Amino acid sequence: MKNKTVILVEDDPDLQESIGQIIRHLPGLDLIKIIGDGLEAVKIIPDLHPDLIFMDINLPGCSGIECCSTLLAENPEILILMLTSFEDDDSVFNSLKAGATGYLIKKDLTLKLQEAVEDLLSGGSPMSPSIARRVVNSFRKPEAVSNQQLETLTIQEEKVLHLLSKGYQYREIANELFISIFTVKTHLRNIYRKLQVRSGTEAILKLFNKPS
Amino acid sequence: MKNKTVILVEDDPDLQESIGQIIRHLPGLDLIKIIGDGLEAVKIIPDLHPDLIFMDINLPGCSGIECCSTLLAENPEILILMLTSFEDDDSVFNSLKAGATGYLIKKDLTLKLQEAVEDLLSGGSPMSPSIARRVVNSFRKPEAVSNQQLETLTIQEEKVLHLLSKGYQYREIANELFISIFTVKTHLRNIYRKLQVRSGTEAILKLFNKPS
DNA sequence: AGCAAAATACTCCATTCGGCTGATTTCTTC
DNA sequence: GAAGAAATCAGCCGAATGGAGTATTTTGCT
Repeated sequence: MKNKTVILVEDDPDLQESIGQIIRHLPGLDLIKIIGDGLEAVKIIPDLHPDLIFMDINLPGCSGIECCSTLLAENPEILILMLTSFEDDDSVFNSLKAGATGYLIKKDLTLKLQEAVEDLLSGGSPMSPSIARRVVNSFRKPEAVSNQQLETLTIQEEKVLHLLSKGYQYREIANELFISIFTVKTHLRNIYRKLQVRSGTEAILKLFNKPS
Repeated sequence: MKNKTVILVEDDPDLQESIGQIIRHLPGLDLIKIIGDGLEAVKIIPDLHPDLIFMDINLPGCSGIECCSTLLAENPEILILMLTSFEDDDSVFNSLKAGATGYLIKKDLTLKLQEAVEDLLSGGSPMSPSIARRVVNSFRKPEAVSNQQLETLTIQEEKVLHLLSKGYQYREIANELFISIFTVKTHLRNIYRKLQVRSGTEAILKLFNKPS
């Protein structure tokens, strides 16, 4: 099988060297370019059509996260593995939103890089354990909302709220559930009281749990 | 170090046997109970205070996902690893929302279970590669919305939409931005046109990127 | 069987929302 | 400096929304 082409985007010369060496020693990979600047990366990478990019976050010119967005907008098939020492929520989730397929923190890089690459190429999303835990926990519904409040909603109330959260209007909810629009209103009144909100928009916020 | 106690929740007798055997052969684990029914699981597990639960989804009595919710509501520190053959989005994401810490599909169970357990216990979230990819991709913002549409919003339009997404009413947005309510309406009108939606609720859905 | 909760339905009323049309004033940008 | 985009403000209208009150039927559970 043909080797996969790899580009490393990293500005620290020491890390360029050390990570570059690691990559060069991995079987099946061709490190075709090392780039130290974000703007340069978005400029020249599209012409190099690599299979993989190993991307740092803290880059001069333009952050690695913005690079992801830009590069993937044109070449959605590129697999980007974030390789960084940041593990704050913003870095992690903005990277994933930008389209990164994996996220390794540098400290466990040496050991894991080979299997991360295999994982990437075989359809997975390699993440450092602590990152995976964060990502998974981000789905978890916090106590406060789901247990104290949402759970007091009755079956029908939940259905109504769910449809509302999909953008349905009262009339459409009524048709969907085979009840009258008045009943929908009654349910919503009770929902708003239970959730202590005053509009559908606020109720949806509680449902989606976006405290912001 | 003290062994970790494990409960297996699985209704298929064959799998009870085979998975049970695998667990018993893993070092550092004590398989203290095998349960074949969802309702029984939520009833007796709290008294057994296990460290880990390996949970099937398709159970009689009550689904493994509901079991997660219920059990974690009382004992949030339990680590639950979903062990199932389902890999549809609903199963995966509802499990994570319910609080599962890992998700393995049964076919690559034998090979991965040991390292999955180590991963779990050391703060990670083991997932089958295809599951991790799904989870990661769920963060990705679809082309259509973020690139073509959201980016065409002007500064002020984004501010208005942002406040709207926090549950503000027109009047409140106007006060917040020191503009008149008519201006807010104008911005909203342009936003709705650009996003091709017909209501604030739908606009928020696009913003939060919650398809369906 | 009987009670409590849930689900259903309706009316009245005030507010809000969204569509439509228009306008003036910056601010960029070429 | 002219063209165009962005931001501002305004009024009208009909539909949708939300609050309060009330009442009947159905369900769930003991």
